[in-house]
Amino acid sequence: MPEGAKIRILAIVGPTASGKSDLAVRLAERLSGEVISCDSMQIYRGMDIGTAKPSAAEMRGIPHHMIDIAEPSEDFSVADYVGQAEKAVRSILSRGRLPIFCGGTGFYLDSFLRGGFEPAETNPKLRERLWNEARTFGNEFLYARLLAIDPESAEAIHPNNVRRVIRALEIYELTGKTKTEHERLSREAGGKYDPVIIGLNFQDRAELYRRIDIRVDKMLAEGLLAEAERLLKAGVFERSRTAAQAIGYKELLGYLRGEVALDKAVEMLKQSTRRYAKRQLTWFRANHDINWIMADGKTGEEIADEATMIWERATNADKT
RNA sequence: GCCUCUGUAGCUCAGUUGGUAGAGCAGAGGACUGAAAAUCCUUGUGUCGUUGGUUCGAUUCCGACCGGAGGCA
Repeated sequence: MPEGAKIRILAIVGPTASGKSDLAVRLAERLSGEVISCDSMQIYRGMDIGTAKPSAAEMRGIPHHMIDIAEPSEDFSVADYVGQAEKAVRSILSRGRLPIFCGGTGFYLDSFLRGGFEPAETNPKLRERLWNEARTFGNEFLYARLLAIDPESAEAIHPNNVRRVIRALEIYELTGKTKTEHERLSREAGGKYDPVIIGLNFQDRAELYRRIDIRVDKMLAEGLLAEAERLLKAGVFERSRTAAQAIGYKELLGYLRGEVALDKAVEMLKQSTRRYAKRQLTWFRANHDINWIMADGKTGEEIADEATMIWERATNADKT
């Protein structure tokens, strides 16, 4: 029974501000689980308000993993995430509890579930060099090179998406394998988990956007500006490639430097968040294994009931 | 009260020497295998303020009216 050998886990996904964290804690209480954050920014220490990390009160005693595991000054990547999440899952299982992934970084979750990360490190110097080539000779120049060595992956990447083109070239230079070959090996390795994925969303997009506005205002009231200023002074935005991308800080930088009015900066921040939510939805909608719950007008308790039913239906189907 | 300017896509505006229109932004959709809260792609029909008139035909010309801005009293 090769299918039965896979390990059943639970995952909660959805756009930002859809209520994932609350649902995760409720389900952890009901199903005897522990939460594994699946968020590319909650990773970093000191970035608390802007990344909407659940507070101790909100965690209600449920252990949360993959939060505060890196300094904002260090770079962190999917590979780091997958490796460490693997350890977290093993320790949760060893305690006889259920791992519950919760977060909006679909790329991290999918990478974890896919498993089989073939070795192919990154090389900042190489990336820098390729960037310079793109800048001086144009995007098409780099793209032409990829087209020559790996036409299959080139076809799937737009020439203007220089970041992707560079990564594909980087894989080739570092491993001697094309990106296409590299991904084929990764796919063959296969994943060892059998997830039940629950997606949280709203029938009415405007409702999600209203929640985002409210949440941003709340972050500001809780001291987001001071947090951003602290990170700015600590030099995070110069030293890190990844943490500096977080929404909520970079939009306020203009204000902190006295370049734009506060209300303008806040408007930008809300807009960035809406666009982010939209991209998250695009990612998750492509995954047809997600069991969607439409949260419009429902209480946390009602949503948890619905989620519990989805979980039970899936696990009962297992036994027959 | 009079004079001038102005009213075109959610917003800011362009344009049509009369044959029912187009940019930027916003919005929407999509892609995504080691930077992913990032990166990239696609996508613009709207009573051209209302109403009469001239005309084969008006958003475009003329009149009136209704908004808005400014000036003179």
